[in-house]
Amino acid sequence: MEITPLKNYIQTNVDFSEAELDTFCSYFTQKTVSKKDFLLKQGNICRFEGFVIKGCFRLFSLDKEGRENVLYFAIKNWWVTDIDSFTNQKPAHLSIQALEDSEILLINKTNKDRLYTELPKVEQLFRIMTQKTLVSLQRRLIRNHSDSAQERYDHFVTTYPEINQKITDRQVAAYLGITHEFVSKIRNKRMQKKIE
Amino acid sequence: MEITPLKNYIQTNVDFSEAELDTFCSYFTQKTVSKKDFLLKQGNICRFEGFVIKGCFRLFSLDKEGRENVLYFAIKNWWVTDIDSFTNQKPAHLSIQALEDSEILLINKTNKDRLYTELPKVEQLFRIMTQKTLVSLQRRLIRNHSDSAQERYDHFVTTYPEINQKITDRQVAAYLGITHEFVSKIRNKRMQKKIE
DNA sequence: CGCGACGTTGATTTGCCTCAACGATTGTGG
DNA sequence: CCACAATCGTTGAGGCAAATCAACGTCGCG
Repeated sequence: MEITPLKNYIQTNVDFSEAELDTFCSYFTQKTVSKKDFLLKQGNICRFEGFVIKGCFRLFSLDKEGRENVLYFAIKNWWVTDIDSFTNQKPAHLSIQALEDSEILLINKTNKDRLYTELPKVEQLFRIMTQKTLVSLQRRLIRNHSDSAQERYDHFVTTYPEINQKITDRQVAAYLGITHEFVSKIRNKRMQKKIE
Repeated sequence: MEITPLKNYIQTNVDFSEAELDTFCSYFTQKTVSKKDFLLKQGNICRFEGFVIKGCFRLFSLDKEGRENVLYFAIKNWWVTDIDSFTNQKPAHLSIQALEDSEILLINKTNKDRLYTELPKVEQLFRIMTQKTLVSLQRRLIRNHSDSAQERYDHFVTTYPEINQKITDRQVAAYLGITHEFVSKIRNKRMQKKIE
């Protein structure tokens, strides 16, 4: 099992001993997910929290018009779960799908609860992680209000070049909350500017 | 000092003994804030985390065109801080201003760090709080993509009637990311529908 | 009282969407 | 391995939701 990326990730956030790292990782299992396969479907109960090793996932939800709104993409070193569904074991708002053949480490609810009691520092780890996620989501929300579609697209491709190269323009559009046709028009304007 | 609301709030989230509750609350100080006063200004370092007892606050940031984007409003039982600025003691993206004469309980960084070490359960409390906030922010982001201005306005006034009655339409507009003129037009359409 | 902030309304503009058609690329079953 | 289907990105014409700009009466407050 490929636990090195997970260990490295933890060490960037909190101070764990080698033994603690091992305990932490021992509760995870590795899973291979093929392109287009779903880890979770809207309405089902989310039984896992996942740490991506390889590949790419999208987390999205369907609105009443049947449109797919992407909450975020997850590549290596990102976590995927429907937090609300996972922590309260109730139907998920989100779907999670692989956009490439992927590898992921999973932990289930029982084992995560065990981790919380066995290693109190795990509380701190997830508090810090969640805080960081919250801050970036707050900034994204504000950007959605203050920036144009053009600016939001530019921000995305410069902030997440690695993600951008893995996904289609349609997916970027679903993330930015604009149409894929408009993304195409934005890209053309960008090309022109770069030539000028 | 009015600590009962804070104690009640904590008990809805985690299981604290009476002694733990007292320890927790002992690190807070009460402050009176007059209408229009700022608890924090964008660019300054946020020295506190606050629990609102009475009144109303807005958390907002200025964009490059000088427009005020409201992240959220806080009335009694809500928390206010610029998490990133507070935890990392760096300049704030947000400003926090009282919209009414208000009462608030504050804790500074030193004392919050003490709390984390003295009462390990505090980690859990703030992890859970942050998770809940994150979930609601995720939903709000998705709604901003899938719902019209009309629908977002309706959602706001039905979800937060208590907040709505305390603030002006201009503030609601800044929260929803639309103009105050358009809010006015939306309200008229609503009135017509209710008469029909 | 007078001033500033507020809500309202209308005319006009615009950023982005919708719908439709097209070729290019990718994926797939026979 | 190829034929065909599906999905993709592109482009254009037209439309609409919401923004902009401007003017107005009202209200609370200093």
